[in-house]
Amino acid sequence: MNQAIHSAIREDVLRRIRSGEWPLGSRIPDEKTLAVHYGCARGTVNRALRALAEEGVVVRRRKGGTRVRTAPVRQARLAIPIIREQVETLGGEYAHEVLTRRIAPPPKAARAILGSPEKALYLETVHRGDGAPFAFERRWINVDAIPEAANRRFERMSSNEWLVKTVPLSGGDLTFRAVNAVGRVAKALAAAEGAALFALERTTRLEEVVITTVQIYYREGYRMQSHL
Amino acid sequence: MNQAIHSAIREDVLRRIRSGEWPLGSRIPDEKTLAVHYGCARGTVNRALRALAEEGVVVRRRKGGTRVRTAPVRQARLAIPIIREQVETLGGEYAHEVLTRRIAPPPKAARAILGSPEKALYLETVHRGDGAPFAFERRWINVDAIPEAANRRFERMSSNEWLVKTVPLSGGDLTFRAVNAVGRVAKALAAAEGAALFALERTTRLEEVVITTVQIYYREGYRMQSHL
DNA sequence: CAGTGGTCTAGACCACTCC
DNA sequence: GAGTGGTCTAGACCACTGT
Repeated sequence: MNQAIHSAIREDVLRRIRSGEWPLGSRIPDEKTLAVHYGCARGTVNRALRALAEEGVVVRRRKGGTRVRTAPVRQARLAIPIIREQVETLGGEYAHEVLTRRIAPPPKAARAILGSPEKALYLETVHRGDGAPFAFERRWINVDAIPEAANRRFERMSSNEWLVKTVPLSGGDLTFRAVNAVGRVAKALAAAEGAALFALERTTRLEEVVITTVQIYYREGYRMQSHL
Repeated sequence: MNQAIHSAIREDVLRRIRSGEWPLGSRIPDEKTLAVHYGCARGTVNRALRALAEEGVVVRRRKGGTRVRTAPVRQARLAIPIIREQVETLGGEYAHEVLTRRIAPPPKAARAILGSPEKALYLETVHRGDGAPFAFERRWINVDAIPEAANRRFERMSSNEWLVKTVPLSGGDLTFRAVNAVGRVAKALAAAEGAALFALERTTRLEEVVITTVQIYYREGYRMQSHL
């Protein structure tokens, strides 16, 4: 059982919505009324309903009251792990190898994303689990924003991991797509030419400044899992 | 500016962490101290720190205090939209077509997921935007759990949308992967044989009962976007 | 204008867990 | 045992916004 009253209220409200007692789009009783009903303080009801609003279940408006969303938002939370942890979670021994590392003028696409620096640090890295390729990444790092990165070789700690520890709590965009394996990517992953690969593109920002942009290609058959 | 004090405190704490004033793994002052520092009630500080804990930025323990996570969780929120809305957001005119609809004994894999019913409703649907294929789905619906589904043809409203409205707020699992287009899937999407397709698998549950399991294959070049 | 949620307070008791 | 967060309360004032 949930000991906390606010948590129990949240679940009771959810139950009523699911049961059809409070249909999609309908207005539910106001906080004061519910507080009397549940025999608690208004603040406790407020906390429960605020949680449901954050989850996208209800919409709250002053004077307008609290309504069940007509199309409740289905949102999934994806944890974006460090690749080393992904490999280790699967029971493999992690290793990574930097295939390419150079400071160079970025190509047009990367240049635009990075904010048009003259030069940036380019890395190609393959991540392995028990020797077998797990993922291949191409990364551009904005050395104007993170000068320290220019002195790192990323041999002991991957750039992936170093950046997470050095530039914590940054925001960014994330894109998933499927691509056919070709050329160096196929080779690095030991994948058949043309195989369907799961790819992730991430651009990381700290206070609006782009730190790094990376494309990660996972081995054939990789699945990214989540729950609703 | 953020008017709310709890929100301002949350941002100030974030700023201190990012600036290095409170390094990863370090302990930050307790609620009472912070309340004095910010000149507010303890409850207000509590709300700010609780929010940061939910976001995965800090870890809180009674007596242990509040610490900055050593490896802050990077989590993305993915909104899982109804396909019709995806198409319409992209500016296309939505249409869908049910290619197959039958009640049949599910194959072994689907059967296990659905909880071993004798029969289930099978649907193959193609979703189009401005006439061009956008996504192709294969779905099994547990008619034991949702008997009403057996009477629906899903011609006006897609099964996708009908289920969202009929069985709101259900939970479930979600898997993303990349697959090569073959056979009927390639044909339905007018994709080249072997093209890399982004695929989504979803199993929906309500109170532990599996309602439906679906595989959705998106057209070539589809990207799923999110942000950190 | 008046109803509703948003926020804050000052205080209280409790549960956990580190020392 | 004692420090810290978790939760709850009763009340207050305010900011929106529907009527």
